[in-house]
Amino acid sequence: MIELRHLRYFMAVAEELHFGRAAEKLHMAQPPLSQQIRQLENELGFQLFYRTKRSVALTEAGQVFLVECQRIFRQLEQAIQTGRQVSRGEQGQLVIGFVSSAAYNVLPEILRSFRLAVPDVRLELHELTTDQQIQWLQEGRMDVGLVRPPVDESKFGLLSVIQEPLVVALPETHPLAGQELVSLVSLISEPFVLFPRPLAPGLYDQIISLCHQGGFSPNVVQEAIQMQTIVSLVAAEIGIAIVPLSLQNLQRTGVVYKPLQEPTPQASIALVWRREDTSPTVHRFLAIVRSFLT
Amino acid sequence: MIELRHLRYFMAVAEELHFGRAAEKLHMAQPPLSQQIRQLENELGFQLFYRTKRSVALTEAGQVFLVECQRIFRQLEQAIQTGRQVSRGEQGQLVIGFVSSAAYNVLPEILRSFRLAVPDVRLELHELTTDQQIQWLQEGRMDVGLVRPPVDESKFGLLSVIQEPLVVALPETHPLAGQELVSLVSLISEPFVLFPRPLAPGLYDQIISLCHQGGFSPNVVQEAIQMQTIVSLVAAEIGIAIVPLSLQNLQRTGVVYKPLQEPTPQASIALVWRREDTSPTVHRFLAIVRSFLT
DNA sequence: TAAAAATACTCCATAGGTATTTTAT
DNA sequence: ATAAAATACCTATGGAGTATTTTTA
Repeated sequence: MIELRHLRYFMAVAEELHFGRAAEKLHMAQPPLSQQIRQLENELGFQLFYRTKRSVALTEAGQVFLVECQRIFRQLEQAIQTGRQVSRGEQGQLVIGFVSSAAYNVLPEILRSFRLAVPDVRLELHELTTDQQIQWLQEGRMDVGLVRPPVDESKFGLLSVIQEPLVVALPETHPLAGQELVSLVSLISEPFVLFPRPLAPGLYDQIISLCHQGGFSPNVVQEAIQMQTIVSLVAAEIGIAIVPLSLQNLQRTGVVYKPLQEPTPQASIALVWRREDTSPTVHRFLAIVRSFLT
Repeated sequence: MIELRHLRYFMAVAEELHFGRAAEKLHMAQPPLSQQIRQLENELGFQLFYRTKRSVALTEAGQVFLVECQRIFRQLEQAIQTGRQVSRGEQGQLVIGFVSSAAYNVLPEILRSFRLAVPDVRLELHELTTDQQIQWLQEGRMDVGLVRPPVDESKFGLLSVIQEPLVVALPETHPLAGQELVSLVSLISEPFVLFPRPLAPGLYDQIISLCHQGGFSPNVVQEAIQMQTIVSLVAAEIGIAIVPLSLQNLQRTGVVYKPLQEPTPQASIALVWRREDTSPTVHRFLAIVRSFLT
């Protein structure tokens, strides 16, 4: 059976063209080296060297075999190298999901520092709602996601990456747009733009309960799925909206954001992943996110 | 030190995902297999398997390493295969020289049967004079040649591949062109076209001595190096020529070939090669030529 | 005759076997 | 309770060493 040992010995002899010196270089005696080469030749079924007792030369077959051996060793070296990289989560690919609002705060920073630390991991990004992300995670179509909690923490790991107050988005022509702060009660009879509850039940319920705290149920005149759309609808004076603070980063002409006078619940975005996920890439990703949360 | 054994074992376990079955397939017991895999992991510096005592799964790194291992084994297999081919002279390249007249008889047949037997040898053909070929052989620029003997048989192997009588090439308007046979004496006062002696001293001397046998020295009015040119000069009625029989295969309008009445020396073409040449390709070539000479 | 590869043998390192334990299902 | 991997220990194959012979430049 051919072993790498045989190939190593062959390469040494091919390089030195001298069994004695090759043996020395291999830190072994000359006779076993001769034996191993002979054994290799038997296994291969062809001569590697033209040997007279006085001189050694590669056969034509030996020449081509030498080149192949060198390629094989380079390849093995490469395989070990990439194996190590993969084991450290420094190579591979990572499928990331995110809710639309995450694109305006945490996501860019996370991506930047991850790319910096681990440039050989290919990233695949998908803008998805929280429940879609949970679905994809379960199906294994996705590795990590940025969602609006809550999620089932028995199945999924959860790491809160941002908590922010809610603010009111108003058309700039709106009477309240001149004020520094907006009180909840002043919103009682306003038309609301909101997303359908299944998209982000947690955030939805926070907004609704905030309104109840002001003594009313919001009059939802229009629903929209993406945050950009909601803001556009506000600009179009369809209604007002209560949105997470970081939506301010979506500067749209015709829209102003005003803090609420009353203390608001914190809308949060969290990182989720499969609890049992063993992928070093995922762990690397989590480690990097954790490191810059501190 | 990593050996192919380790990789073989790893591939077996990766395939079965079960140490017991893998060991069985490898015709060995399970404990040493576990040991060897562990040893491999130590050498590599990363885990190949996620093992619980009850189940085995490849790590990500293991997955990529598996693919690399398979490539390495395919490549080794390939290396052995081509090595064998080369050793049998079934792969490589062969530089062949030939005198111009050889192109009209033996060369095509030789090439055809060689290509048929050994399609993976690339052929490089050079039309050269006998002495050029000897030069090229000595310099190692050429492997085998078809020459006009004699050559130094101490240095070069020689195998006569064709022997043919000499014939007279006449312009078809020539008074002798109507005869069935031409006698030597009728050529006494004819103008001759001939090649310079150094090109093929053997053949040259045969032609000259043939003329002497007819009682004259040829009146050489024009020299030419290539056989095609000589025949063209005959067609142009510059003179007549004595040429090997196989030149008949060079049918040129305006030229007729006539046998001589007297018995002629045999002009021969021989295969030459370096006596010490060890190349299996050359030996293969010689074997094939020999085989169809019988 | 001197340098280098091949032979003949000896030895021991380690691959592989056997028996057993551990552990997860 | 059971199946499967790990651990402990033992065995023996064959890789490597030493001494010597053979060969040819």
